[in-house]
Amino acid sequence: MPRRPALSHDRIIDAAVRVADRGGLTQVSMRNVGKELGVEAMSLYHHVTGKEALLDELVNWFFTRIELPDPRQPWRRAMADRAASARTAVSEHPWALGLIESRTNSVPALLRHHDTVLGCLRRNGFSVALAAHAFSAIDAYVYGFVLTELNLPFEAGEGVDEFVDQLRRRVPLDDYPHLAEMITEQVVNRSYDYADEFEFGLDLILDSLQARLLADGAAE
Amino acid sequence: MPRRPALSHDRIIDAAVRVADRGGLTQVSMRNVGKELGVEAMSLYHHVTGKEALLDELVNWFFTRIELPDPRQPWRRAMADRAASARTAVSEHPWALGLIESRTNSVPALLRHHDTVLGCLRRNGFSVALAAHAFSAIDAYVYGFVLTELNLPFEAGEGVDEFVDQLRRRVPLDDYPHLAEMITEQVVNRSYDYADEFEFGLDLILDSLQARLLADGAAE
DNA sequence: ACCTGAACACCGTTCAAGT
DNA sequence: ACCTGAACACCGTTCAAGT
Repeated sequence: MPRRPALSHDRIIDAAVRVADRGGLTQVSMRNVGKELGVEAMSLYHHVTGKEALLDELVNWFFTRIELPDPRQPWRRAMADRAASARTAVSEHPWALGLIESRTNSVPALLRHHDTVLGCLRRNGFSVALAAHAFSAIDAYVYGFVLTELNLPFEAGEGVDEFVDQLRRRVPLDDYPHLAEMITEQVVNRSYDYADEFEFGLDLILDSLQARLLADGAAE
Repeated sequence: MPRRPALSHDRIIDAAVRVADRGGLTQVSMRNVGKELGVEAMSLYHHVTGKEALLDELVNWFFTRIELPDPRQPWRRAMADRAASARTAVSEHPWALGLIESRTNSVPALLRHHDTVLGCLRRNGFSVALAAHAFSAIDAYVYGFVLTELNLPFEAGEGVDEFVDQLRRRVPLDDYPHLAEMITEQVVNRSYDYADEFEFGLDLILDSLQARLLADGAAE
């Protein structure tokens, strides 16, 4: 009678996700994942080819977290919802960004995703070419935004004040007049929230796409 | 009489860049950087605090590679040039993307950069708020585009054919009809080049920004 | 079939020792 | 001042051995 459930493919991936969520990508070692399951590292090799394969599966797991666009929604709403879902997925599992680099090969969940998004656009009057443009632009923006958001030297919310204090102590702000102007404006005007930037930038792209879509329709 | 120049801060960073360019971020170890300089790993600690500090300096080195926007250019041209420069910098040193995640603290070259960009926008009639929006959107797009470009499962140029062949062998393309449609269109129409997507998406953002800028001006 | 101990070739880092 | 050898606590992975 085993005290803990037997090892399995899925249990290993779940354990790896827990380790990554807790301590970041650097903590994901075969030894640590084994420890998470109360097992020696070597046991994992009976269920997983190796560490590279495990990381590939982590990427796939991550893409299953992003909601597929709802085919019944109008395209603009569907794209905005998908972007929001991708964004929350990355902020809950920021280690995914570090993995995505050069690891998109053989990620089934990603293919499923791409196909559904393209279908949504095509069904809404996008030409193949415009759908490709739209997909590329939206995807780049969403990933890039989360990447830059992760890099903000302060945490979301009220950390801005402490950040400004720290910065003032370390950096001669007089050397960066425009940065200083923006920071003081942000601090004075407490309504600023970097998270709002996400929708603003996305709307820039969606507005232009809408215009291109109408122009295409008029040209036919 | 030393056969090779003495170790120094800058020589260590240059060596680390060479190692990263050659073998990616995983190859950047204190031992390998030492080997690149014909020196034991332990010698590096006399010039660099440790590996984390070395990686911080690599990020800073990377940002010095991106051209600052030319203050004499109109804003749209300046932003497009900067975006192109950032893009080529990342494709020459793709390891930088993996580093940028949560390492933006204390990167002087990045502050210089941000300030110059903001200055360019402000001088061209952007309000502080619109300049912040513009900066955030463009930056996110540029990084995100290169990130997704790195993930393309084929190399730039003629690799598309081989990729389609490979994909056909591994994946049931019938399950992904819209993906199949796009791929066949791309292969039939040989003029497709993913690199063209970069400018198209950037123009989507810049077009909308221009419209917002005009609306702001009209409102005053 | 499933798990493990010992071993190998790697890491980053410290510290006492050499020149 | 600058470099190093040995040591420590980590990696991923193999392989023969245990149940």
